[in-house]
Amino acid sequence: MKVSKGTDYALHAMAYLVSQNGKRDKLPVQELAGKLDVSSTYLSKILARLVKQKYIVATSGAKGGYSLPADWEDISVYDIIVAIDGELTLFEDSFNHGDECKIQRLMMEVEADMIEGFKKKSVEELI
Amino acid sequence: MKVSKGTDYALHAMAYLVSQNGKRDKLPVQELAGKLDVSSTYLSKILARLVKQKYIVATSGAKGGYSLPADWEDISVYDIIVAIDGELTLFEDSFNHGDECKIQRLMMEVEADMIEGFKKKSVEELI
DNA sequence: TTATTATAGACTCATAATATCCATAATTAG
DNA sequence: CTAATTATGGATATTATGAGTCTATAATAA
Repeated sequence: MKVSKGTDYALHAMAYLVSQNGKRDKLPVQELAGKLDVSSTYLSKILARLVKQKYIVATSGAKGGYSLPADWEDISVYDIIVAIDGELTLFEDSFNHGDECKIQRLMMEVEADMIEGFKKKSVEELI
Repeated sequence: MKVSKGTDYALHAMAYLVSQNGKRDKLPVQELAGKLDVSSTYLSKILARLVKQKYIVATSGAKGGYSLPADWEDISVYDIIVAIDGELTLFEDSFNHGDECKIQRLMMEVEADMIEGFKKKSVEELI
């Protein structure tokens, strides 16, 4: 029952991008990877998923790197988690007994609260 | 980010035991496994952990089986989850930057809410 | 053109969840 | 006492997934 390490990296990378916003233009993966103490090739892979969802912007070539998009303040922690780990579900009932299952329902309640908790946190608040 | 299938089995087994409480004395694993459509040897293994925590009582021998302990109404969904999956944590920060890490703190908040959600649900409410 | 930077795919490795099988211990019925 | 029934524990197999590496390719600035 854990958020993946990949999401951990992604959140910290986002936090670093946010912290450097306005000061620096683009941050190359090398630098981010150095900060996070992870290989740059692996971090690239993770960040590529954020790029695909437009939560960060990638610029190839010399002096390129990653930067925040215009609407970055709307991005939530939930968005990042889903981009990396996929849709967030606590439970998949092994038994196909319909909606009347109380266990299933309880899990979905707790899950909904958790999702709310992550949605109401903007990445802006991570620094 | 999921509760294990083992916990799913355990919760459903508990729910069935609760539902039969008062009506039937002891339920052999064969019967429970039949209900849950899982092999009885595997379910045994899972239920053994509940026995160890005294969330259910096992009786060997003919006419034996599993039953609820005297204080079964105090058992929460949280108890069952922890008995099977171990202590429930959403996040283990890969980076050892102390308590001041906002990401870590956010995760722990959401985690605490989730734990609360599971703790306040008694197994009695599962049926 | 060359150096720099991101992207994409194939691949490996370790670990954990899921599960089976069998031998053993406990208990009851007859 | 014996036989049948039931749970427990250990060894093992299988599979899925997360974590990470490596390399080739594409894009861009100087």
